[in-house]
Amino acid sequence: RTMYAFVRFLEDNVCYALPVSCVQDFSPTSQLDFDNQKVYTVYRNPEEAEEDEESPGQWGDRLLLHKAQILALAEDKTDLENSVMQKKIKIPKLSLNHVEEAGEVTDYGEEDVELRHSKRHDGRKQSEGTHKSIEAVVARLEKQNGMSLSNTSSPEEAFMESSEGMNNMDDAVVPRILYEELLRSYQQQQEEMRHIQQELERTRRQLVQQAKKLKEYGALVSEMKELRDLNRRLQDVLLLRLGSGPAIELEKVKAESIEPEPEVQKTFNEEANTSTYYPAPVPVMDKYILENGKVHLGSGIWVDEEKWHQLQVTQGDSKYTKNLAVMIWGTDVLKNRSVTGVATKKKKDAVPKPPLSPHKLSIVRECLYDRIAQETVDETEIAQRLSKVNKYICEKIMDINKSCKNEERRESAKYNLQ
DNA sequence: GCGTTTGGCGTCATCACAAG
DNA sequence: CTTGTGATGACGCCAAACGC
Repeated sequence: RTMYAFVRFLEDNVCYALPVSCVQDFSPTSQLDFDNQKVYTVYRNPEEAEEDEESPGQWGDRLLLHKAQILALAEDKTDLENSVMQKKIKIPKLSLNHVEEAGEVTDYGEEDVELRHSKRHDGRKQSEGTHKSIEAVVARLEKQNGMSLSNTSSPEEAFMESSEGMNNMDDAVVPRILYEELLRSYQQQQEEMRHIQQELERTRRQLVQQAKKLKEYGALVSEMKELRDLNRRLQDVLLLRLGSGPAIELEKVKAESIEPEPEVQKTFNEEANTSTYYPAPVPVMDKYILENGKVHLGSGIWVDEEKWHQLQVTQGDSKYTKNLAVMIWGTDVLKNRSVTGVATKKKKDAVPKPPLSPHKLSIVRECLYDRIAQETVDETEIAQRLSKVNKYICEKIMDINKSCKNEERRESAKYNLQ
């Protein structure tokens, strides 16, 4: 079997595979049996070697012999070329002695040398220093790509043109396979980039969604806090009204109060069932703070003390609620509001009137609760009477509007008379 | 069932006015 | 001038209708 050697001719840097028989004084026993730092004497064409063998007299003809370096050995020529194409083989530094012997003046030294390849013999740069070379190639490719784009021709065409020209050394050293491989990876990376951008867009949208949810959550939290606060105050009122056992009891209930709603229920029942006496109801005034002739109803709502006292003696839930509403909001505000802000569907041009503050409404409810609770302990009755608060206020608003309309009517009638 | 609106009725306060 | 009476308006309350 013939073995093949991948050789590099020193004179022109051209590389290709040749039968080992072309190498003078060389009969390797294995694929590793060669000195990659040695300069061999090689026939450039196999035919030359054959011819030489046939006519030994011509042996030593310097014209046919060339100095070359052996880079690899293999049993099959195709294998050898393929493996050289796929792998990257370092061009070993030639030993100084051999070079001197060969009389070859060279400056290869430490540097990796880019091989020049014939079209027939594509090769690869050696593995060491590949990065640097690849970078250079990529830079050139990009340059070519840019050129080709501007010329509205494909990169491949640009490559062909420049490689056919062959005048430019730089162009000549870009192997087509390498170019295509790089092009492929470039396209692949572009694809990946698109994927990443899509992913980014998706993530961005998700982020926006999350932000919205967070906002809603924040609103819910604040509403919950408000409800909790109201509940707490309700608890306080209940405890005061039910007449508080020891203060410790009250504190304990407060401390345990995580879910205020059931807590109230529990406290109420406990007190109602276990108390052997019903303490005198705490006067309403004890709860409401007096200051500068004003009464604090809670949450920063103050009403005139005199009016408050008058309110306390009014008869009936309806009047009480309506008067209190007027004290808190005033008729001017009330006439332009609705209780909940829901527009009527009776009219076509239903313009929803702004709602009354739920907070103030709850204050009204609380005041009425205090009042009712002095009359009865029946929970269902209290609940029933309290449920009418909105209705009363709505009525009040309507009554105010009625009187306003009447006034206008009278005014217009007066003008008509005049 | 609830909120809103319309409309009606009753009550109360106020006013005008006649009668004493 | 005082008093009784009717008219009037403001207000409170209620019912019904409507849409959700």
